[in-house]
Amino acid sequence: MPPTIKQVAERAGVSMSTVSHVLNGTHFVSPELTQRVLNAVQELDYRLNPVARSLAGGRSGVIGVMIPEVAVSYSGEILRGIDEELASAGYDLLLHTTHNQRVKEPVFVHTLAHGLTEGLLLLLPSDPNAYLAPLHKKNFPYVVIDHQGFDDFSPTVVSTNWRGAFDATQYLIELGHQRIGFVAGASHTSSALERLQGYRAALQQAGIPFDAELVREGYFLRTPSYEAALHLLDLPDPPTAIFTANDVSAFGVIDAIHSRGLHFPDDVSVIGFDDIPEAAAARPALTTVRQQLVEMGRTAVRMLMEYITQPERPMQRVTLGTELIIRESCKPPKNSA
Amino acid sequence: MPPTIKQVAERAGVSMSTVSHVLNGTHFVSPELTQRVLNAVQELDYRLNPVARSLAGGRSGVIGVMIPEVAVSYSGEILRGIDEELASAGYDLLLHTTHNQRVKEPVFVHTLAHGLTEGLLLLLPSDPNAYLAPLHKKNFPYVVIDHQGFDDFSPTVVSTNWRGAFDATQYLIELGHQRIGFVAGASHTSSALERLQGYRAALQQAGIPFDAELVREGYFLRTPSYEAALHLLDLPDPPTAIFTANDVSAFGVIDAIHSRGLHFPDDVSVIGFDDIPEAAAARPALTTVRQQLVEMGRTAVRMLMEYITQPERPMQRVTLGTELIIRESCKPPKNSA
DNA sequence: AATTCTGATCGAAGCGCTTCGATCACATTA
DNA sequence: TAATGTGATCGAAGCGCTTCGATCAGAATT
Repeated sequence: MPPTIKQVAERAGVSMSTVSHVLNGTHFVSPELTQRVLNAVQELDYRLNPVARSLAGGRSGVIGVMIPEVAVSYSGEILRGIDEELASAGYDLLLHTTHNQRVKEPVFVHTLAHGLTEGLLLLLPSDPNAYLAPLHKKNFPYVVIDHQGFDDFSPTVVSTNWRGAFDATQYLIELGHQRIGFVAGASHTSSALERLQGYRAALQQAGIPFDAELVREGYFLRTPSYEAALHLLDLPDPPTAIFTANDVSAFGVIDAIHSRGLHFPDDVSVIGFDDIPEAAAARPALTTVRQQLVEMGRTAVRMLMEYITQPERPMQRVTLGTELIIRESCKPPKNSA
Repeated sequence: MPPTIKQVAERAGVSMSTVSHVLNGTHFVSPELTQRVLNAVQELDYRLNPVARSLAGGRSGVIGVMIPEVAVSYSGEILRGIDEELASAGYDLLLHTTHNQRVKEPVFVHTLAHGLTEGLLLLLPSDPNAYLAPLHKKNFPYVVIDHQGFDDFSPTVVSTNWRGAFDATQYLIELGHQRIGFVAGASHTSSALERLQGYRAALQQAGIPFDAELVREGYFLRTPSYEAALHLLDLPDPPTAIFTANDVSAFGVIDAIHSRGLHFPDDVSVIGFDDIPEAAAARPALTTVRQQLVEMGRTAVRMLMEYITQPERPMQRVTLGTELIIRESCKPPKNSA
């Protein structure tokens, strides 16, 4: 069994509380005793037990992360940012995956907030209103990633979804497209809504009337997006370009284009959102709106650290910029060429 | 503050120990008291505090996972399997990423094993000999994923690396290739070694002499593999096909082929290993050896659960089969066509 | 020299739970 | 009826740590 603080105290000839103070810097301890404690720690190869520490009211060094799914690149990239930043802050990562089941969210948040964790990171929560208020009330540190507008007290980090969607749509318009489809994301997320609005705004600015026929929900998922695209492609006056709410959806749309025997990207252009690694790896490579995924994770962690160290710090919201990444999946429409 | 077991006990009119026994099933409690306890739990919305539970010597419901990196698809897929299986077993996941720094491994293992966790999953450890013996000695449950042969007491789950490499190489040979390059993995991993041996075995069986010139280390990474491939391509008698130790390396090789102005896959065939999602998404889609990544994660969790519930269970090693997935990245060599 | 103050160090309580041994009521046996 | 046995329930210790208030020696003050 590993040594305890008691053994360190005995070896150093001091009390447990002195050891604790040395280790935590919670109280001035004379250089001599400090040194004796440090020596004892070294000799015994002692490490603080995070569990006991946490129970006794100290820091546990663990941050809870709730994420809808691990394997999707989108989450994976954000998680990477979280993980890297957490590591450099000396924190561990307790992961909860909801597997996209929103009923699990309140349970997980409760467990995480009343357990080992010092703070919480919530990625793309689907029903935050249901459980965030109590957290906020008791001043428990948390940051929400990629969802906003559901309340006015939760710190968030998001992307310029509206702008990104606007840019993507505008790019398509500049290429000459007039019939532009949109495979939208799950409508309970703010990002899906904002992207839809950005799309509409770009259309409007170009004087292209909005056609509700051209918008179908793809829920950020490949198969539903495939089906949505099939529907769009089968329209009497089908789109010559399709903008999708994320890259995964874009791949579903491309599947649909192929399955209708059309040529991609010559017959139908596709533009995605996110710039997940697969977007660059695909051939033709996917033109898309880059979100700073890794940076979102990093930023969220940094914000969380600030809330942990300064509980009274006022709520803060960060918006990270998006960038249009032009690759090979968009061409001018055929008739205009 | 959330209710404690004491409050539950008071409300139910029983002792704390009775509540504990009801909740853990550690001792028979009369139906009447059981019911009273359950009611109190429900009324107070009580949940056991995992931290206190763990300190007091009970189950914490947390499994530690050490992983070299989160964002790589390979790890991500295995992590997904782990995560899913853990969730269905009611466990949480404490994640430690080494960021490929092997010095962190012993520290993490120590922290994880002496903290909250009931068991450990080690993905692709690079230096397991340095710290696994003590764990084994104290009978702490753990399972190693994708590394074997470093000792004779650690439970492992691995793939048929030799077989997979053999199949891949043989497929290339059947296509008519004679000059087959190999971009190897990091040589401190058993999988890299086994794949190399499978490659050599297939060559030998076909009567093709092994040429050390044709083997370069790519460390499972894209850029080093790119450089390794450049080297191979610049050989006086360059390979017409390249087998890589993993898919990520394959993409590096493809980059190199393009950068030398060659046509892929017509001039040089490429075959990978892993079958990460990007392999199927790429165009031309990557022919590769599929590992049951998700299943590896799941299997490891199941094994771990058995060790946790039955500490005396004998060491077990599981090998999962690989499968050649033929897509579009391999053609017969040009001169033979 | 006696008193007060200061600040480093210590002791002990307590965080929420598990678990061992004690207890106590009841049933069984002689 | 007294003695013994049985088994559900309880009490208390303890897991490893933090932290509050107490202590105690030395410095500063009169």
